[in-house]
Amino acid sequence: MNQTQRHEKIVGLIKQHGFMSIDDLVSACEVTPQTIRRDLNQLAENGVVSRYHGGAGLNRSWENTPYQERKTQNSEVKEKIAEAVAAMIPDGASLFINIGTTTELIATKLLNHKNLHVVTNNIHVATILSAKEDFSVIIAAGEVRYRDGGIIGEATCDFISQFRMDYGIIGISGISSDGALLDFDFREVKVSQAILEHTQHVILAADYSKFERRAMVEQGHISQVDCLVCDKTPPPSIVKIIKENNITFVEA
Amino acid sequence: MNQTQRHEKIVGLIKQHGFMSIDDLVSACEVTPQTIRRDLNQLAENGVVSRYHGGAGLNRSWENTPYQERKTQNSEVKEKIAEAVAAMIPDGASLFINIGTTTELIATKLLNHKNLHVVTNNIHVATILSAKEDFSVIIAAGEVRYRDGGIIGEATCDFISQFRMDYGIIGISGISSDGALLDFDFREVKVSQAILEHTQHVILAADYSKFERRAMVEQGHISQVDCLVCDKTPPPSIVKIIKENNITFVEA
DNA sequence: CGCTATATTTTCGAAAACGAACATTTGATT
DNA sequence: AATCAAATGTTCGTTTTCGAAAATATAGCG
Repeated sequence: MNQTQRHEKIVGLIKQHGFMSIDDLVSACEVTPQTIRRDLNQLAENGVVSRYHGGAGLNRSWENTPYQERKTQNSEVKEKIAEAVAAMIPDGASLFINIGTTTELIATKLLNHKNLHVVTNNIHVATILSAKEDFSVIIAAGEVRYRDGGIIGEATCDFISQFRMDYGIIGISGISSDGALLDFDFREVKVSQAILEHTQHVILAADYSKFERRAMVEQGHISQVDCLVCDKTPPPSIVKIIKENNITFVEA
Repeated sequence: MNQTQRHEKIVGLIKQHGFMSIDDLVSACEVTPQTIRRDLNQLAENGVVSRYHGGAGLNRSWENTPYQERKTQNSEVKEKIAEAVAAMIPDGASLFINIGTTTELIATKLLNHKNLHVVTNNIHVATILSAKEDFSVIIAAGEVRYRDGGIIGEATCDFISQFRMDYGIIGISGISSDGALLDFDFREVKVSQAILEHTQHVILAADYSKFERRAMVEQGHISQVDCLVCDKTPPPSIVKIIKENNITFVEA
């Protein structure tokens, strides 16, 4: 095995395991620790891997795609919201889960449930939940949006309209002061509308920052929602709408 | 932040990044290196993470789910096959990619291509390829099989039948000596048949072990394939069929 | 064959990380 | 307020890893 082959092997192993110690790589490649060090340093110089004391791991900059980065924002707040939402879902329920980093987090919190039937247009949610043998996970068809793994388009709506589920878990890009639910992509809006229409209990997961964000496309109105989960009490105008429409408010 | 919270945070960070150095965790948690060491050692004792000199990474045993394990089998052979297949696909092509660990590997090898249009029923392929902005990735609808992320069922077939692609890349569970293509799940077979029927050039990626494996469901016949990519020359009976049907054989 | 360039191992002092022991803080209980 | 236990910070000697440099092996070439 020459140097190039070894480098490829090392990169492969690191990608596979996330991290490889010098010792591990020594056994895997059957060369001296010093050689491995030289290899790792070279690979680290080229930005392929990240060098650590004792081994090397995946390069940080690779993971920090815009999407992954966004995923870590507000993680503490979102985690609480996600847990609160997950707690509302009983075992054996059927539910829609749509696009959004918050909804993905909710998916991870649902892994301790049993026998859930899930329909989603979020490829990451599908991946997360398909790890459970007792779940049935159904994914909608359509084009996969590169930045967040969302599946959108007409085919997606048609597909979703075939179902009628117990719960619909939706995230949102923004909520205006008059209670309009806003998003950036009209194709995503179509999908969310389809979910709203085919669900018995709609749960909207939104951290407080959503009340301060503007987005272009109107997706619906908060009155269509049965339950709002948020980290703080929403602005007064929203609270008023919530009361008028008998929406359950859960503060995570 | 108390110990439990910190532990959760640490595990989360490690899962997210694959590896975290002591220093990184010190900055993230704002405690002493020694505390982080204690935390990591505790977590490692409980088998949650793997301790390394300088930090901690994902626990090896967690990754080795049956699926992940299978994924690493024959990796060298499969990798060569995957590279050979990827080399056959021109930029800008449209292609089907179906279920299978080999086809997933092919997907990773396609990441250096440009402007591909991909339709797939493999959730992992979709995830891999959706990372590229210039690809259009379309995923079929249907139930997600928990063990390998494959999407199968009638809806999947219907969806696939809407397309007509340049290339179809298919894997297979087994090939009998009379050239029959075999699989274990009849629903998957339906999908593969749909792909075969709506593709101009069918590429079958199969390592030699497939010629020795039995499977229950007949999916089609090798004569329907335009190109076979394998690591070795197939058994004589298959070679004969290949020649009779003018199938291109590529030895990776 | 000898020469040269590259890759690898060997060696060794410096730097980093480690864990044990002890001091300090925190938080709960009485 | 006093007390105790658990968690965290501090210190320091030990172990591990690091990287530079020298020695050895390998391959290509005239």
